[in-house]
Amino acid sequence: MDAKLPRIRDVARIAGVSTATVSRALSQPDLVSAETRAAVLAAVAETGYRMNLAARNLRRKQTGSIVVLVPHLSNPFFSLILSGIAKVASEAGLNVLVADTREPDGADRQIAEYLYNNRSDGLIVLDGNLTEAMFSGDDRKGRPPVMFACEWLEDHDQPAVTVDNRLGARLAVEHLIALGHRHIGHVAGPPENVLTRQRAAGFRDALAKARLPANERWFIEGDFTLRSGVAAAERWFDLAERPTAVFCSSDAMACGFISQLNGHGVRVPDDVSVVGFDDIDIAAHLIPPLTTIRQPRALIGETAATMLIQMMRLPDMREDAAAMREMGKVLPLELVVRDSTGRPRSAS
Amino acid sequence: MDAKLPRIRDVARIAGVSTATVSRALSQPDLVSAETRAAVLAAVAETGYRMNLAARNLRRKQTGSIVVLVPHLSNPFFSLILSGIAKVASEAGLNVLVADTREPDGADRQIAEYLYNNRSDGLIVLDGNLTEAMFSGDDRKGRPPVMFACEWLEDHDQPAVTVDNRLGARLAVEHLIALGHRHIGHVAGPPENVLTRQRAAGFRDALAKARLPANERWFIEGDFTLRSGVAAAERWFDLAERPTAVFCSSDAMACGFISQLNGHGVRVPDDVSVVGFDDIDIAAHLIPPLTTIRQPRALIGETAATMLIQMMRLPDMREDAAAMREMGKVLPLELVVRDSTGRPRSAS
DNA sequence: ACCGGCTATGTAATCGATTACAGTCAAATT
DNA sequence: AATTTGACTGTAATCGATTACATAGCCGGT
Repeated sequence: MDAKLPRIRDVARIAGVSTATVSRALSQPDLVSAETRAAVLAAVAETGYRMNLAARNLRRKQTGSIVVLVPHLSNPFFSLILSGIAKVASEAGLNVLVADTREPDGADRQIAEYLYNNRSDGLIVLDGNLTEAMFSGDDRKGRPPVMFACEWLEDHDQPAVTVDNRLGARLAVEHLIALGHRHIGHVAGPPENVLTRQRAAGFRDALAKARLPANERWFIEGDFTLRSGVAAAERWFDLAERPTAVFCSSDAMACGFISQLNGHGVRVPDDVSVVGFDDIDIAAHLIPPLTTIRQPRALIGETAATMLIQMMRLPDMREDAAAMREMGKVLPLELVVRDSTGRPRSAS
Repeated sequence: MDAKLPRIRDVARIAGVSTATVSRALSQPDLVSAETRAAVLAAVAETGYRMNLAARNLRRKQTGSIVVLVPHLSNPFFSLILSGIAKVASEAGLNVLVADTREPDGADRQIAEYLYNNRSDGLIVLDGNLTEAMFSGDDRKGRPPVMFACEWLEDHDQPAVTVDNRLGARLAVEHLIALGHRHIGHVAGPPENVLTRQRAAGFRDALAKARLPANERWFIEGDFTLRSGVAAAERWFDLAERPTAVFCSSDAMACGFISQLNGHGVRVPDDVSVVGFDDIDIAAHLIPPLTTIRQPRALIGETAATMLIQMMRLPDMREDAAAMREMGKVLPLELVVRDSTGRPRSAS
C-alpha cells in the first residue's frame, strides 16, 4: 500500500540495465538502442516511475520553472496572457510561478529573489516600472534570461513582446475624428509608465494629423484601474469646456469612466463617445458595448513564453545585444468598433 | 565577474564553522549559540549566499510548492483568490503553481501529474467537477494533502473553504421578494456543479418561504460565463410569460444577461430586476451597478492556503476523516444592494 | 591483421543542502 | 570526585538523477 515511490534504480533493475541507461533512454532516446529503450519504457510503465524533479534540477543546475512578474494579479487584463504563458510552458515541461510585484513586500524583493537566486530559469516581466538597475549591470552572465511582455524598459536591450501602442492609440483617435469629433480628451495611465507615453504620443499623432489642437486640460491622469476611471469622470465634470469624445488608455478606466458619467446622467455615446484599449472580455458586454483597441492577449503570452524558452536554450546569445533586441516582437492590434462611440451632437 | 554562486560550504568556511552549523543557523536558529548565529548571518551577508532549493527539497523529500487547480484561469472571479493564496504561500516560503483544469490536455492528466507525482506538497482545488475517484482510493498515504475552495466534492471527506451558497442565494431572492417581486426567474450554472445545486436550493428556499410557486420555465441553465448570460437572455425573450426579476448564479452571467437585454431595449431595473453572485470588481461599475452577493474572495484564498499549510505540517492527521472534515471552513457572505434591482412595474 | 572510429552501455563522481550520529565541554548532580 | 546532563558543533551519509569518463564490441579501411 504505502510502497515508496519507485526510483530510477528500480526501473534499471527491472529493465536489466544501468541507471545511466535509463536516464538516457528517457531524456535522450537517440543515445540508446531501440530494444533497450523499449525495455526501459516497459519497466517505467510497470513501476509507475516518475522522475524526481528536485534531483534532476539539482544535478542539471536549473530549476524547471519560469517566473512571471505581474503588476496586480487581480487585473483581468493579465489573465489571458498568463493562460498563454502557462500553455506554452507546460508543453515544455516548465512550471510557471506567478508573483505580484505590487504586493506589500515590494517588487524589489521579488526581483532579487527570482533574478539573482536560482529560483527560476527565466523571467517574463509584465511590469515596466521596475528598478532598471536590476536588469542591467555587468554580472548578467549568472542570471536567467528575461523577457518583457506588454510593458518594457526604455533605453535597454531587453527583448520584449509588445503591440504598437502608439499606432493603437492613433487608430482609436482617428476613429473618433472620422466620426466628426473635434474636441477629444484623453484619460491616460500613470505618467511614468511606458504604455502611457506611447499611447499619449499616438493620441497626439492623430490630433496633429487632423490639425486639431491638443488641449492640455483634457488630459486626465489615471492609473489604468477601474477606480481611476471613476475619478477621471469627476475631473471631466469639473471641466468648464468639455470634450465630446474621450480616449481611455485602458478598458478598465473606460468602464469606470462611463459608469460614473452614467451615474450623473451623462449618456454614452449620446453625450460623449468613449474608446478604450485592450478589449478585455467584458468590453463587448458593457452598456454600451465598448469600442476599443484589441490586443491579442493570449498570443502575447504564448509568444513571450516561446521566445523566453528559446533564450533559455541558447545561453550564449545573451551576450549579443543585437541578437537580444531581435528577440523582441511586435504583434498586431486592431480597432473594434462597438456602440460606445458615435457622431458628436454638434455634427449630427 | 562570473563568480559562481556561493554554496553553503563557502559560508561555512568564512564563518569558521561546519556546513551543518550553517544549515542549522539558517533553518533552526534555536539550535546554535547566539554568537555562532551572528557569525553565520554575517558570512551569509558577505557572500550573498542564497540556498539552493533543489538541494534542500531533494534532501527533505518535498517540493517546496503547492499547486492550485483552477477551472478557467481567464475567469476574473479567481484572480483575487489566487492573489490571497499567493500571499500566504509566499510568506511560508512556498511557490504557487497554477494549472488550468479546462486546458485541452484535460484535467485528469493535470491531477495525475500533480497528485500522484512528487511535484507538489499540497493542492488547492477550485474545481468541483473532477473525477472523484482521483481523490479517494486506498493509497492516499503517499499523496499530498488536498484542500478544496469555493467548490468541493459532495459526499467526500475532503475539507473545503466555502461560503454558504444556499444562504447567499436565499438572501438574493428574499431581497427581490421584499421589493415586491412575485415572478422570479433563475439563471443557473451547469447542472453538475455543486454551486449550481446549492444556489438553486437557496432560490427555492426563498420562494417556498414566501409561498411563491417555482415556475420551472423560469429556470434557465448557464455555465457561469458571460457568454452563457447572453444566451440566457435569448431564452428569456422566448418566454411567453416573463419573470419581473432574475437571480443569476454568477456576476459574469448577470452582466451578459443585462447586456443582451439592453441590446433589445429591455431596461434594468425598470423592466427586470437582476441580482448576481460573487461581487467581482467590475460589478459596482456596471450600468446599472449590480446588486449581488459578495464573497470574500481574497479571504477564501488566504484561508485555504493557511489550512493547507497546516495539513502539510501534520501529515498524520490526514488519516482521521473527522479531523479532515473539521479543517473545512464556511466564510461569511453578504448582500450588496445596488441599482440593478427595484420594485416591479406592477407593484409600483 | 591492425587501427581508428562509432555505437551502446556501465561505473562512479557529482549537484548542494540536511540530519543522524558522535563527540566535546562545561555546568549540575550525587 | 565521579557522573550525568545539556548545549553546541562537527563528520559524513544521504536524497535521486545526470553525465564525464571508461570500456566493450563492431565495422571498415589499409
